[in-house]
Amino acid sequence: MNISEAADRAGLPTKTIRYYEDIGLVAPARRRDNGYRDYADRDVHMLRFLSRARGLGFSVADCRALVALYADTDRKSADVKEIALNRVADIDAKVAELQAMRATLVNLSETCHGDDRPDCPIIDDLAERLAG
Amino acid sequence: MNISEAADRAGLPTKTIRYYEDIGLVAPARRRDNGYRDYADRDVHMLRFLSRARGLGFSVADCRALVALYADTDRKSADVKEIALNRVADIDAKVAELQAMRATLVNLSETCHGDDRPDCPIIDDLAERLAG
DNA sequence: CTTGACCTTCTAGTTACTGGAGGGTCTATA
DNA sequence: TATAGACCCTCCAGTAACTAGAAGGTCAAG
Repeated sequence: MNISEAADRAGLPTKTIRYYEDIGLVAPARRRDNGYRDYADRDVHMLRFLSRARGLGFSVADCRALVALYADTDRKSADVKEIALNRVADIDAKVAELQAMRATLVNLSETCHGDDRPDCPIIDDLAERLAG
Repeated sequence: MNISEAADRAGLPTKTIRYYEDIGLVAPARRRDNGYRDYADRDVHMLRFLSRARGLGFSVADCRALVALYADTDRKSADVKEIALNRVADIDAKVAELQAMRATLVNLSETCHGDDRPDCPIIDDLAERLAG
């Protein structure tokens, strides 16, 4: 099948598929006589694997490792689990950071009347004029 | 003062300060005869403003708007509040996305024994072998 | 007069794509 | 057979917000 059908089935843009090939995340596709890439079901399967892994927020580097583990029938499930748990830790750190930002923003927004007047505790806080 | 002292006081790397000047987020610094940038307290104040805004996750585009509002003594506090509340909405969307990923990952990780054996529900899920 | 810590500009790399230019190929229809 | 439109190809550039590093000028201390 052509790249656009593979893209539809995998849930990835064609550009992304070519990009994954460029960076060696997937093996180069087989080519037809006219130079068009030709995909088989197993290729689409691999692309879906990547689409899902990226959808879970795994980096391309993680995806490389996951692809290698997927291909390795002698893998240790502990190695896969470690990657997943590292990702969970990353998420937790990111969420904590975002929640802290959110709390500050909400706090400031609540004290800002939000009307036509220029007084604004948000601006004041950014400018450190509150404590000064 | 030299850029490194301004950087220390503002809590930004010198590279970032030059970058902000490059992209016009701050006005070009005054120069001394030797070509060195020369910062006054009010410049550091502006840089701290930006450092805090970026620290709250505002984009550089947001920062431009905030700087303009900061400079505008006729601003409407509603305009500032809107930017802040948009940022809160962005954060909420991002957190929700991350939490969904986290739930999936934790779910999969919990059913993965994580030992020397190759069976791994995480890999299986990515490969869609569960339903297949 | 040299050492080391500053400073300058410029280019290129980072992440993971995305858009577009310029051009070849295929298929259906007039 | 001609041609229109939908494919496909490669390559280059741009995105966000820096960051690293190279090559070189400046300054203060010993």
